[in-house]
Order: sequence, then structure tokens, then C-alpha cells
Amino acid sequence: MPTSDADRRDWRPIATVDTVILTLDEGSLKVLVHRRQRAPFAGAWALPGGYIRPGEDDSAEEAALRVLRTKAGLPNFYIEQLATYSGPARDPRGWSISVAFLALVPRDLLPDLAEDVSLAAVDGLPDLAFDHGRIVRDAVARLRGKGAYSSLPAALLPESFTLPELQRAYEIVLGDHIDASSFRRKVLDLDMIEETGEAQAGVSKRPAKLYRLTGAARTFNRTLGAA
Amino acid sequence: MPTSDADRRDWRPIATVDTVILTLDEGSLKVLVHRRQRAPFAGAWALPGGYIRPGEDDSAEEAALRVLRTKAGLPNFYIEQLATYSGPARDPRGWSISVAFLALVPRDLLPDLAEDVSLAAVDGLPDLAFDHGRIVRDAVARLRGKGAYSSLPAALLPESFTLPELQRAYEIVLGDHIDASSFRRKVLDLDMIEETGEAQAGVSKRPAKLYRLTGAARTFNRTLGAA
DNA sequence: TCAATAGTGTCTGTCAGACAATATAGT
DNA sequence: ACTATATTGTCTGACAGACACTATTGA
Repeated sequence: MPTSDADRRDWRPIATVDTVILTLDEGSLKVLVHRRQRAPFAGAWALPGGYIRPGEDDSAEEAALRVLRTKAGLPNFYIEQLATYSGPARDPRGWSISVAFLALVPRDLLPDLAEDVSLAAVDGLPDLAFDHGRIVRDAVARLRGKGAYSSLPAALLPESFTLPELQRAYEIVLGDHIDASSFRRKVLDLDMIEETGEAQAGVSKRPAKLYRLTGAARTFNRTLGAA
Repeated sequence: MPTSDADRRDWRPIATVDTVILTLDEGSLKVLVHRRQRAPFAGAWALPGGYIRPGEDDSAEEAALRVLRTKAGLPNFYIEQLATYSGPARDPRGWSISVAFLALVPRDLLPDLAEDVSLAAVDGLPDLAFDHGRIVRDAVARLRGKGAYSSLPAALLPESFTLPELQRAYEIVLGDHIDASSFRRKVLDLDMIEETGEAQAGVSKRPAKLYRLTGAARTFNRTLGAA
């Protein structure tokens, strides 16, 4: 069983994680990317990612959260497993396997973007390192496909939001117009959201009521990825 | 960078694949399991699985197909990525990462079962090695959750089948009764199936027409997993 | 009062499920 | 003709989208 280093390297692929952080910014769906400092693909835009460290991480998910903390300075939040990408060619360093995760984050929870971090619109994505372009496309397809009426798009909004804002989030995610009255009926029937009691202020038109996700909806949200 | 073997082993997790083969047998949904010959979990039931071999496999999916060919004697068929399981405790041999795949296979395509291979009903599953019990539960949840009207359950039936048979397959998969007239309308509208021109023979009642999946439905089926 | 958007009420077409009615094989 | 399904037709309630109408704020 014991063999040379070269052989052993051949038997255990490189194991990494990559994260797709999606948010709503300036009316469109964007993904967080950073400029790579080191080879391979130095200077190219890439998803935040890194090696799984068995000595340090308790799971691939923990590894992804660690990468987000240390590489992007992001706090822990809910991430959902997207898919796993593998093969000899996707990483020039050798046969690799990467577990990709997806998170929906309100824009205001993202810290001020550093020099080498940027939000790229998912429609008209620039070229990304590795197979990250494909990973982002898969993530967006998953988001768009998954329950037109799951509570997911609400995760892109701040703690409290108006119904028109929520509707716009759905429209951006789904890429389609939604009728306002149907939307209200549906979303209120589902007990996903509840009034905060407050209303918009300082607008020169009828102010909209503010809502928040109900506890039930937040939980539903958290567990959606498991199914 | 070069370190001792122990260190390097620590940096690259064990990488494996596991496969969940689901089929309809005696009116219920079953999963193919085999009795492990070797430690760990020698003697226990487990999903067919094995190491990814970077020198031999072009992707995790190829590795899974190779495992099915060599360990279970199964031909190549469409498998869909399910999820990836990882951590220090799931395999006593060390920190491991396993990519799980799902396949729906007509019972008559499974070769005669060898001594150490068996079909276990997914409801009332026996204890399985590793975290395979959880993997099977996730697979069944995915199947039940995924498009009530995707063409997926049809993959569990032989090449040609009657509408009542197809309906029963859906009912078993969904675990719920379906109205016959609605089912016919829907499934025929979707252009998923087409008449073969033949009909059942040798039944002492009105014989049902035979159908097959349309080319479009088969393709749809194949690509479902990608989204 | 006006502009602009929030929010409500009503109509209508679509569709799934319930269920009755009809069709067809072997016996 | 009779039995046991297969298959079709009709009715009805739920619901999404269209759209007209009312409400409410600051200017």
C-alpha cells in the first residue's frame, strides 16, 4: 500500500471549495468575485475559494465558511451546497475536486468592497478563472429554477422591506414580470412575511408598509437546500 | 511546501464516490445495496462506491460509472449528481469527501442479483455502512420533491408501458394517490410519451395501450440533473 | 389639487380533482 | 351477458393574471 509521494499524489485529488455569493445591486443580480493574486490564473477574476484543510475544517461547508471569513472578510451566513466539479483539467495544478456553495446575501451585509473584490452582473459575466463561469451559470440556473414562490429571493433583501421591493427582487431573480395583485395575494397567503408595523418614510408618494420574513419562512429558507 | 507523508495525507482528504440506484420492485421503491467484504464495516450493507482514481477517471461521474461497472456489473446509464458528503468522521479511514450520484433504473435492466447484492425498500431501510442511510434518504427526498411532473419516474419503467403502470410509478414515487383523468390529461399534454401502436395482450379485461417516452422527454430527462 | 405609487376588488381563463359514463378485452 | 379495468367526458372549485379602481403621501 505505501507508495512513493508521486503515486500518492496521484491517488488523492486536490480538494477545494468555491463559493458563489449572489446579491442584488443597482437593480441586477450580481456575483462577488475577486482578483487572483497568485498563479494559476493570477490577475483573473475568480470566485472566493480555497483548499479544504482536513486538520482545520469539519466539513466542506465549514471550509467554505472559513474561506469567506478569511479571504473576503464576510460573516458566517447560510450557504447551500450547489454541486461538485471534478476532473483533471479544471485546475492546472492537477486532478481536482471542488465543492461549490451558493449564498444569497443582502447587499448591505457585504462589507465595503476592497480593491481586489468586485460585484459582477451575472448577465454578461466577464471571463472567470478555472471553470468558475460555469459554476456561476449553474448557480443562477438553480436560483431561477427553484421554487418561483420559495422564500429564497427574500434573502437578498435587508431585514425589513416593502412588498414592491420584494416583488422587484422576485422579478429580477426570475427575469420576468409578475402581476402585483397576484403577487400580494400569494405571498401574504403563504405566511412568509408579516408587517413590522412601520412604513416607508420620506417618500413623496404613498409610503409602502414594511414587512419582515416570518420565523417560519426563515426556517423554511434555511432548510430549502437540504431537499 | 514538500512535507512528510503524514502531513500530505492530512492535506488531501480521501476522495470517493457513492451511487444510489433506485428501482421499482414488487410495487415499492428500492435501492441497490451490497454486502461489504472488507473493513471498514465488513459484513454491513452499503451503497456501491469506491475511490476516485485520478489516473483512471476523467471526473467523479466517470468514477461512479466505473464503480457500477466493476463492482455491480451494471451497464453505463444516466446518473445524476446528488450531493457531496464530507468530514472527518463519516469514514473511519480518515477525513473523506464523497460525491453521491443517483440513478433511476428499470428493474428488468438490473442483472440477476448476486449473492451479496440486494434490493432494500427505501421505506424501512436497514442500517447501512458509513453515512449511506442519510444519502439514501436525501436521494429519495430529491426524487419525491423534484418535479411532480418531470418525466423522471418514467425512467423506472421498461421501454414500453401502459398509462396505468406509469401512473402507479408516479404514485409510488410521490407516495400519494393521483386522479386518473388528470394524470392522463397532463402527461399526454406534455408530449412526454407517445403510443407505440401496440396494446397489452393476454389480460382478461380491457387491454391498455402501450406507450414509450418520446425522444424529447428522454432528452429532457437526461438534462434534468444539470439544472 | 396633482403626481406617483401603494394597495384592493372583480372578472375571466386555466387547470386539477371528483366522479359519472362509456369502451373493450377475455370468459 | 358479465367482470374488471381502461379511457373519456363533464362539472366544479381554486387560483393566477388582467385590469380598473381606491388610498395616501409630499409637493
